[in-house]
Amino acid sequence: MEGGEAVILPVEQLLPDRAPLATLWVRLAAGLEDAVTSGALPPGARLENEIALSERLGVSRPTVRRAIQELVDKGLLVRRRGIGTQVVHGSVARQIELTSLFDDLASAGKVPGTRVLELAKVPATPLVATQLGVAPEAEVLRIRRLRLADDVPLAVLQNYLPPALADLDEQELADAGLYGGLRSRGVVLRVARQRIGARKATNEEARLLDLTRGAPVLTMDRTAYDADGAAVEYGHHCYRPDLYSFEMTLVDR
Amino acid sequence: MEGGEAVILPVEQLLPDRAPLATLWVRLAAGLEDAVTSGALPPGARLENEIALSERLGVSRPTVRRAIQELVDKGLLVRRRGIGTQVVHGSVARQIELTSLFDDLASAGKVPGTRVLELAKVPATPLVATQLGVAPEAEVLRIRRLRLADDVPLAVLQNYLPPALADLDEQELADAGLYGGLRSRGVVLRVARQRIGARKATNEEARLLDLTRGAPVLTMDRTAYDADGAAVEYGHHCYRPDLYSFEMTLVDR
DNA sequence: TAGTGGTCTAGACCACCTG
DNA sequence: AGGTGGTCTAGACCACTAC
Repeated sequence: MEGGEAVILPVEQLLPDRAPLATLWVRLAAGLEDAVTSGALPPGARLENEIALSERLGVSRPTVRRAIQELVDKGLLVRRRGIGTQVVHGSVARQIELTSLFDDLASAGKVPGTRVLELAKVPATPLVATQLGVAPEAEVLRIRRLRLADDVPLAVLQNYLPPALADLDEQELADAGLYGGLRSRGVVLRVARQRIGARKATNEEARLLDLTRGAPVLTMDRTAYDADGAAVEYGHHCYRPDLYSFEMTLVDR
Repeated sequence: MEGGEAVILPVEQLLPDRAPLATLWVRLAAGLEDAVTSGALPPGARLENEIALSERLGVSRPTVRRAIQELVDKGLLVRRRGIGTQVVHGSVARQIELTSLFDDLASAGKVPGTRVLELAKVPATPLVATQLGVAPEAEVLRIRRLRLADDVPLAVLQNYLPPALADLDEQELADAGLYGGLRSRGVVLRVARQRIGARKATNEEARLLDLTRGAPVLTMDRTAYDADGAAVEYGHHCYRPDLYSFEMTLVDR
């Protein structure tokens, strides 16, 4: 392959002042990411070596390494001992945008929408009680929403909040969304476990999502925990598989 | 919550000699992970602070931090400034094992099996050519396998290899598996993009997986790249959703 | 005020790759 | 042999949390 000469970019491009409150390595990572996505560092281009870069930027080598590692984790850069650091070749960097169904819906002209179907306190089922770590039959808040994109139904979202957070009202939900409402209550999410699967749509889901009875749906179950390890939210979501899929980049370390 | 006194574990437990070739931080991370999963560090337990730990172990603080970070990323530990580092509370650490359908199949008494359905050179379809970055109609190797667990059909795996790797034979595939065969050819995987979705089973898939016609299947598409950014493999896999799901832990940074 | 993790520095030595 | 990233050290200062 061959990267040829290393590409030298100006310091002010690599360390943008955009977010002066961010840490050094975050700023550097942002500068590098922009350089890659803008094409200033085209696919296959070689970066300066870490030591030269750290001297030119006036930061230490571990700081440079941390920024580069961030982009390696995102799949934009590749590092090889004895070789150097390169922008990932060819299609990968571009493909991320092309095939991004997820982002398509959030941006790209699609108008996201939400319809609240239910917001009620109900006794916890055994599954919900287990997931939230509360007593069986404890009063939890059940939220059911229909998510739309361009007025096309995309997903049925069913969430449960533990008793301590069960006072969320519809106004807050509409204004800030579920996670926004939690955040304004001082809840800080730290860890989540999720599982992605598939099954037949229930009759109600088929009706809401405009599918035929028994059509496949993509499901995602998630339990989120705050800094204390207390369960904050359990959700069972169900997506129209022709309009939604989960994408991710895996990086070898 | 409250973590109380920090739990002090012996140095030899935290830095096991098991893998003396591994790096320091990997060994420490392994020692800590064992302490958590074995219960020596029960849920909610507080670790020694980083400086005390580094002095007692005779390693530097960044090394301790890197090991701890690894476990934070795995969702086993939680760090908070001014507070300390704790084992994730309650159900999380345990739940990871309980709900691990993925690991259940690889271990836990299940006997994994594979049946090669096809191993043939075929002209690349437009999709495959795009994914592998080869010319349309180029000769690629198509591999179709049925994956079994305890003789129950679990998934249909369909993989494509580019012309340069199309000489993989059935013996190698049986002995080392697909990724093993690639590795023995000197291929090092670095990055992969994957997408998880759902759809109806084709009639053939339904027959192979012992499903009714049109039943839902869980699908995973993956394109893997080597260090040069060249596509090494494209796969379209399709799983029985009642026997398989994808699990992951998300960590806030 | 005391203690914690979060960030950053300035260097050292090593393992690996290319010529 | 020379250059690259990979690992590790020994320290500094800061921001946040508890008391």
